[in-house]
Amino acid sequence: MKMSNTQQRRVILEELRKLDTHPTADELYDLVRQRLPQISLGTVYRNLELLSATSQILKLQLTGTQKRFDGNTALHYHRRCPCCGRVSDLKGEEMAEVERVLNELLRKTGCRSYTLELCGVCPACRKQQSSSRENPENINNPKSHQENKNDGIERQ
Amino acid sequence: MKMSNTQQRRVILEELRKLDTHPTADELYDLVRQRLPQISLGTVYRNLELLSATSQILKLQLTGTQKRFDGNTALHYHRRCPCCGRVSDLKGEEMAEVERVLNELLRKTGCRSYTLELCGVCPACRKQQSSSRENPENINNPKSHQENKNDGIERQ
DNA sequence: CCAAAATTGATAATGATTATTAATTCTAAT
DNA sequence: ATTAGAATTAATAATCATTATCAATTTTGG
Ligand SMILES: [Mn+2]
Ligand SMILES: [Mn+2]
Ligand SMILES: [Zn+2]
Ligand SMILES: [Zn+2]
Repeated sequence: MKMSNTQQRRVILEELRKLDTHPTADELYDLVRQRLPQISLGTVYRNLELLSATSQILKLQLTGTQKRFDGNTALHYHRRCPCCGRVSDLKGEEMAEVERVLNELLRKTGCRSYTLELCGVCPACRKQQSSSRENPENINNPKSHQENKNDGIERQ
Repeated sequence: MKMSNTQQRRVILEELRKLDTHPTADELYDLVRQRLPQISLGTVYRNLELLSATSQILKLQLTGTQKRFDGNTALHYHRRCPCCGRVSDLKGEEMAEVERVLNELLRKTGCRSYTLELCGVCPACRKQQSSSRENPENINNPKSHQENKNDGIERQ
């Protein structure tokens, strides 16, 4: 069961690593197809599974129906934007804050690990929001911003 | 669109409220069928959807493939046990700790809300574990305890 | 009781993911 | 470079959870 180095696997990994958007398997399939037009969706799924099983990528089980994948294997956390639906990485000080606060929580509860998904306006939407003076309570009524990529996710 | 009071809906809600196990739709279906043998799975799904849309129950999107439902609508948090796979509520001091620590996190990150799933040994497994002196690092190798209800969930 | 509205059980359809398989590609050893 | 065996692929079928459809039944408010 030695992992061989196929063109398909290489391209899938390369394309995923170019992104910071946490694509679903079919989103990545569309990108990979631009370089390998005859690749099949099954191959993308199979390789994403293999790559995450060997810790070369992350498989994210965020809320919503589809799995998402991440070429960045460093420990980090994610925020889903209620405006555009995008999943973005927490950066710098925000990251450190999660670490600090959640480690404290693990210690006090005796738990081993956690899965955390924050919900907050992403940097891209923050800009627009401040200029367009929008109703801040349309959290459950997305589809407001231009490049709205929100899928039909219902949050708890 | 007034919600009528059907026997099916009443039984579904009653049975769900008896539990603290966060069943999936089909698990609840099996229970409800003991009282209403001719009910269909579609009816269970339809009512769970309606009941959660009207805030009479909670729909949980925990890791794993299936949705889970909760008759307890009070604000509270969940822990998945790496030994038995069960989802249990955090209680008392643990609850308060999550509140405190995560509110701090929201304030510092400017996020609106969060979805948190802790992973930690549940009270039931804790008892067994202390007596049976088991390898504490079989986190990714469940199927160790007797009443093992672990589904095939892969954690991040 | 009665008409309109809501719901049900049965079943089909959907969407995401996984399994199957014959054909192709990779690999490592000659 | 050749070659046998292992790994992988594209195509496709199958699976699993969930949602949609719809004629028949139940509930509701008058
Ligand atoms: Mn990421
Ligand atoms: Mn609960
Ligand atoms: Zn956004
Ligand atoms: Zn347990």
